[in-house]
Amino acid sequence: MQEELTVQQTADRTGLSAHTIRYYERVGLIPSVQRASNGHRRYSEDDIGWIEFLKCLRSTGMPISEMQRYVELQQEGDTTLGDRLALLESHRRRIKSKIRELNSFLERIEGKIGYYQGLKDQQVN
Amino acid sequence: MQEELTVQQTADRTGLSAHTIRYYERVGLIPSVQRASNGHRRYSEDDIGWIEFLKCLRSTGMPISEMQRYVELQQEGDTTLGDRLALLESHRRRIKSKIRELNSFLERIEGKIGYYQGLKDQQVN
DNA sequence: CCTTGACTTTGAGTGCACTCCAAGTTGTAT
DNA sequence: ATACAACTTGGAGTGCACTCAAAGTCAAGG
Repeated sequence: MQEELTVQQTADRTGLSAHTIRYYERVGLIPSVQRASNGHRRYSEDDIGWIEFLKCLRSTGMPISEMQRYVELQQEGDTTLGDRLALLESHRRRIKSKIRELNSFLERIEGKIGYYQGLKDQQVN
Repeated sequence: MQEELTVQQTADRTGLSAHTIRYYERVGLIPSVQRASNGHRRYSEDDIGWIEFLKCLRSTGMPISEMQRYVELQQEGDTTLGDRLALLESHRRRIKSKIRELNSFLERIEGKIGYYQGLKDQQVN
């Protein structure tokens, strides 16, 4: 049983590219990655979980700068719990509002689709 | 009653910036904008509707290049109806899949929020 | 008459988030 | 032994979608 993954294996697991994972580490989003004796990165299951969480924040539109802020807070310890909570809650609001926007725009696009289908049916008949 | 709007009024109405509206025109997304005698752009209600549709496509993640393709098809006339329909339907699938992704990531973030709230309550008591 | 402000153009600049490059090292396979 | 693949680094390059700058035109108001 293999305990730790290389950067490429981690990329395959998380769906991020190895480039992106290294980039995230460089900008401080993935602190304390272990190294093998040859200097290669080794990712634990905890790291994978964290990277998946990063992916989740990023895919929901959080800018890198805010993710960096989150990590900073995390490193400052338990006193920043409230701040982190606030940050996540504000992000949650953004996501919900984006979902509402998507749904409403989706409706409009479906309206257009319906309109086009009507035209196409006329054309055929 | 004013029939036609300036670029700035159009910006205010649509929520895009005047810069962006001119940019969209430059790259071919808004063909045939009328001009006043002094050369200034004048937008009709139809234009506004079209710009709002562009905004809707863009806000739902369609790349500019694909919007350009859509406009090209539109200008080729009724024979491209099927192509336009296909394009919109494929975009609809993307939106739906994005909404699903957002919802699932939202759940994960809400899980984290709940976890943090638990920790915070412990801290207080 | 002259200033002000909104408009015009082309081309350049910006910010973000990657993404790639070059040069070097290491471990495994033939 | 030697080739190969996967890794390392810092810095440079890319693509996208704006966003702004500079220089000019024009109409209205004081």
